[in-house]
Parts: sequence; C-alpha cells; structure tokens
Amino acid sequence: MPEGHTIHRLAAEYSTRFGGGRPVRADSPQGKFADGAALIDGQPLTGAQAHGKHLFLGFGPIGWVHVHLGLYGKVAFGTGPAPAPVGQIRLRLAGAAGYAELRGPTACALLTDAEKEAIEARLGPDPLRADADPELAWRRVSASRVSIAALLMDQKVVAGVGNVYRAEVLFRHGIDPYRAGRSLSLAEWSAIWSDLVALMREGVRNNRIDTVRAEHTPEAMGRPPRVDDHGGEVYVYRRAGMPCLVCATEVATATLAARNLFWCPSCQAC
DNA sequence: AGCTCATGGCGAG
DNA sequence: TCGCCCTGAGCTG
Repeated sequence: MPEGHTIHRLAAEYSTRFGGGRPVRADSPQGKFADGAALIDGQPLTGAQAHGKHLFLGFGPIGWVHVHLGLYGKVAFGTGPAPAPVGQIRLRLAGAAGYAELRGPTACALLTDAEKEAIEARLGPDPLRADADPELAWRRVSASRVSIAALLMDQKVVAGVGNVYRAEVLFRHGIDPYRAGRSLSLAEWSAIWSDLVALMREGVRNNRIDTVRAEHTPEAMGRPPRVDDHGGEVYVYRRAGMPCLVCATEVATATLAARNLFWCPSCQAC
C-alpha cells in the first residue's frame, strides 16, 4: 500500500496503459469527481509523474489530475473493457489497453500547472526521483531539534517515506528514533539517504517492502521461516513484543505524532 | 454484523 | 494534539 514506491509504480502503470496518445475515456461512477472526469474524458494522457506520495496524471492543456491515496486509497488495473462499477469508484479511466479504477483517495482534483508546482514546492527530495537533492533534506535534518523519526515522516524533509520505511531504515542504521535530527552526523544521514534510495527502488521493483538483510533472514539465523502480515519481510514494523531478528530483545512500540513507531531498544540504543 | 485498526494528511484549536 | 476524511481487512461474537 501507499508509500512512495507504490505511487511511482502507479505512475509507470498509468503511462504504460494510457500513455499511447489515444483519447482516454474518463468518468466518476461515485460522482465525487464527475466535473473533473468530464473535462478529461476524450483527452489523451500526456504524462504521469510521482513525487513522494503524490501522483499527477497529465492531460495536456486541461491540466493535471492530482491524486493522493492517503491511508485508504487504491488503484485497480484491468485488461479489456471496464466492467460495471462495483463500489465507490472516484475516477475510472478506460482505453484500448484496459482500465483503471481509483477508490478512496484523500485527494483527486484537477489542477493547473501552477497548482501542481505549488504542491511539489512543498515537498522535500524524493529518494525515487533522479532530480532529488539530498542536501536539501540534510539542511533541514541537521538544523532541527525534532526527532529523526518525526523528520523522516515529514514530507517537507523527505518525500515518499512512510511509517514502514521510517521504522526500517532507522533499525538498519542502529539509530535511536528519538534522537534529534541535529544530533546526526552527515555520515549517518548520508547512509540513511542512500539506503532509502536502494530500499525504495527495490520496493518499486517488487511491489512490496523488504528490508531484512540476507544474513538476518530466518534461514540464515537458523530459525523457522516467517511471513510478516503486510506482505514484506521487515525487522521491526508491526513486530511489537516480538523478538528482534538480530538480538532477540523485544521490539518496542510507541505513539509518535499520532503514528505507531517501532524499534529495537537494544540495536537502536544510540 | 459490528468493531478496530491501517503503509496519510489536513485543519481546528 | 485531536478529529475527520473514507475504505478494506481482520478480527470478534
């Protein structure tokens, strides 16, 4: 589900299916985006971009459909003609290569170029984008008294990181989530950033979040195989009370800025 | 059938 | 910091 890697996959998929320059049919069976859908109906998709957790579908001079999935939103693709709508479909696109059904997004709105740029201007560098400048993130991190756990979730600092990547990247670098951003060294930050780039790229490839190194897999550690309930293999995310895969200390959990934080108090003691 | 929780984020106070 | 948006999965009963 929706951290940055999901949105980048969606952008690629929309491009592949609808980017051929042919007109696309658009409607909003749910009705909440009826006006916008009517405006793009019959237009070609001219581009699809992801920036952090924001998806932008370009329709030439008409503008951009801005989609933010939030916590619940999802997109289902299919081949062939679109079936009769089932449930609440905010935006449905259909073309020769199939259809796409968008449900439950926090945002689905038609924007001008300027409005799109204003949204992107508020976002920090996205580890999945070639134009990302990690120096911008370091400036914010190194100047902040806020915890690194909160900073990683702040889309103005880094765009696209969510609760899973946040928890996992801090574990992988042995960093106490409550440390202030400005207590991090540049070396620590650089290692976190490059790890995010690698982990999130792999997430795009595999359509799931895997963060456990080969030497810590259950097989390598001589333990029975294990399946995490969210579809990926992780060290601490949603493993509260379970033994740390590295040191067997119980994984801790706490609420930070209204989100669940998970970490190993032993491996992440400094 | 009804509850709770979730990989997000906004605005009110 | 809280409530809300709004959907689905996984419980409980």
